[in-house]
Amino acid sequence: MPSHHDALHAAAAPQAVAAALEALQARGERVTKPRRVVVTVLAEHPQPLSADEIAELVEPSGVHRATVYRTLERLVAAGVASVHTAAGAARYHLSVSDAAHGHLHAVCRSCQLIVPLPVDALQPAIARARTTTGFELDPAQSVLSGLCRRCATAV
Amino acid sequence: MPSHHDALHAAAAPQAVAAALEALQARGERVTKPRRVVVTVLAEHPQPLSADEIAELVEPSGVHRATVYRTLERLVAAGVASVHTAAGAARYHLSVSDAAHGHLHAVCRSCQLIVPLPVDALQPAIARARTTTGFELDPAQSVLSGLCRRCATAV
DNA sequence: TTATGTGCAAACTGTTTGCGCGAAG
DNA sequence: CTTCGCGCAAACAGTTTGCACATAA
Repeated sequence: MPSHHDALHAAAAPQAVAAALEALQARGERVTKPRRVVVTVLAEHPQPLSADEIAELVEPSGVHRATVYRTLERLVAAGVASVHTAAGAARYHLSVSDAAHGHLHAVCRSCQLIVPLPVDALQPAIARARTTTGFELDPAQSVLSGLCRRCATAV
Repeated sequence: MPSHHDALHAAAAPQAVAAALEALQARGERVTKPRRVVVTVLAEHPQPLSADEIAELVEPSGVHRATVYRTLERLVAAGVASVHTAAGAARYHLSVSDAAHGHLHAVCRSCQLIVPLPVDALQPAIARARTTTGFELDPAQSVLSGLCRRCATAV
């Protein structure tokens, strides 16, 4: 059941798909049908998806589960996708590092709700980490944790 | 092979152990020998340990693997311990906010190195998240990700 | 043509659970 | 005494891997 919401993302997706595949190619990787399918699914779903959910979404195209895992691994290595490992299965999303739509998420440790945060919220932490330890933080790959508004007040 | 380093932590541990066990008791949980053993191990190792590593460390005391998992689960629920799920197996540590070993960590996405960061580095992000989304970030439960100095410069 | 990716099935790691005994409160 | 936790062994979910075939470059 494709929703109005999905349609919006589907419309914005093509450039993201092309960019991701180009990044792979730039790394010397091949652009195959399964990879196109997986990247397209990611582009159409901005919220983090589990490998299992992706596998189901690409199943009609005959793409195998193991291939989904292998593709996600390459995408993350290429910096094209990010992975969150907060609760249960790992979740993936494209890491369009466009400042405007950059991804920074927080996961509620009580109800697992995923909440998007303003990307620049991490800016001071990034600067601080760089000067004190030389560590280069990447907001798109970081998962903040705590309690969402509902769970925090429900105590 | 107990190192000089370990001895230092072992010396500081007792209060942490007592505090953790009291917190459990306050929650109506029982204080058992296995729980004392697990908490002690955590107190003696400020760096995040995997359930597997803990299981090996408590094995001489005859504490079973499954009990380690169950105990860690309770400790986290009680807010006494924190869990990081960045790479591979989950890693646990007591969430005492001892400023010296500040419990904010970053994981290198390339070499998996775990680097401690100054706890207050996240302060601005915490304030920002609270005002914009009502989310209550917990530094001890958050894992930042990116590239460590070595991997960042090795590109 | 040849290196790389894929489907498949099976292994593997990390974690959870049902059960009957044992111990904490 | 009674409720909760434990050890044990078996199940389970998520992920990885070896192999033979297919396909992008």
